[in-house]
Amino acid sequence: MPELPEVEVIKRFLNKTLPSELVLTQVKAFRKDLRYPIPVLQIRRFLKASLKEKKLKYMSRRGKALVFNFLNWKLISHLGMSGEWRLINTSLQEWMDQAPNQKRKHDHFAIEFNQNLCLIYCDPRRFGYLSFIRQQDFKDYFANYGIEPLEDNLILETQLYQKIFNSKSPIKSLLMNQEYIVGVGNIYASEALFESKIHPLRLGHRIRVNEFKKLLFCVRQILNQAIVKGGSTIKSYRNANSESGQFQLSHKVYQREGQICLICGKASIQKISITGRSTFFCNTCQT
DNA sequence: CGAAAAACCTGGCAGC
DNA sequence: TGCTGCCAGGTTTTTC
Repeated sequence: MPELPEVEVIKRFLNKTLPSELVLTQVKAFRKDLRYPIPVLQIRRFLKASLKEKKLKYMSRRGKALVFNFLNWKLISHLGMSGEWRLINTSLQEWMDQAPNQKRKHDHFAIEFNQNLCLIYCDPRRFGYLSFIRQQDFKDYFANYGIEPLEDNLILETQLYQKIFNSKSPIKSLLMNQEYIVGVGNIYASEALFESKIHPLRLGHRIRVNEFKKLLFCVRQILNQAIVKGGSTIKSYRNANSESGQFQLSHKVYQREGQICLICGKASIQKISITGRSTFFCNTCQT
């Protein structure tokens, strides 16, 4: 489900909605693992720390991962395919006692802050995961992550082009490889390649430097447009306020198989599989 | 070694 | 109304 724009929307929503003096007060896990074990014991140990330590400073994002930043610790949440956080205005105990119960079938984890605020993590497919790490381990934790598309770094961009130019994989696969560039998933890879008029099967070493620059420009443009529209909701994505995104209405190729191309008007959008993922493109516009 | 395929899960939908 | 097979926004592990 959530690619960079969806996670960014959740992050921004929480940063503007949550009060500034919020302190972690309790956590509850309704199962012991998601993709990996839920670090409940670690967090429980952290609950014994001082109020200053437990104050939530701000939310951030690294690639598709959402980060809760405390003074010396970070709670990292990857939403996998179907993860959702929803903010509720009650204490944890109150929420669990409510009848009819507000708890949903796939609510697996909850964190409680003071001021009667809870965040509930729901994830039917359980491809998401949670990690709790020390501030000083943050860099190592994300050591394999590629460049952040919404940040400028000419040196890293040059290195990225070199990697792509040395690869014989289709550009679509490279664009989705989080060790190259983070945050781009299956929807936005198709959309960005369409926008930059590059065929998704074109091999990395056939990408010229100007095309790479255009592709990076289009990736940024698409991601920013999607953020403005609140992300894409295909089936299940909701922000932490349980609202859908609207960018799916602006998709030009994704899930538009057989429909007429909005640019050339001559050909219809095709669907193929690249490394097992559905890929949409216009065979006339993209070369 | 790199690249493709399978695996991890649940739910929804088309087709019989 | 079932039942079956396939598909889904991600990532890691296994296989070729």
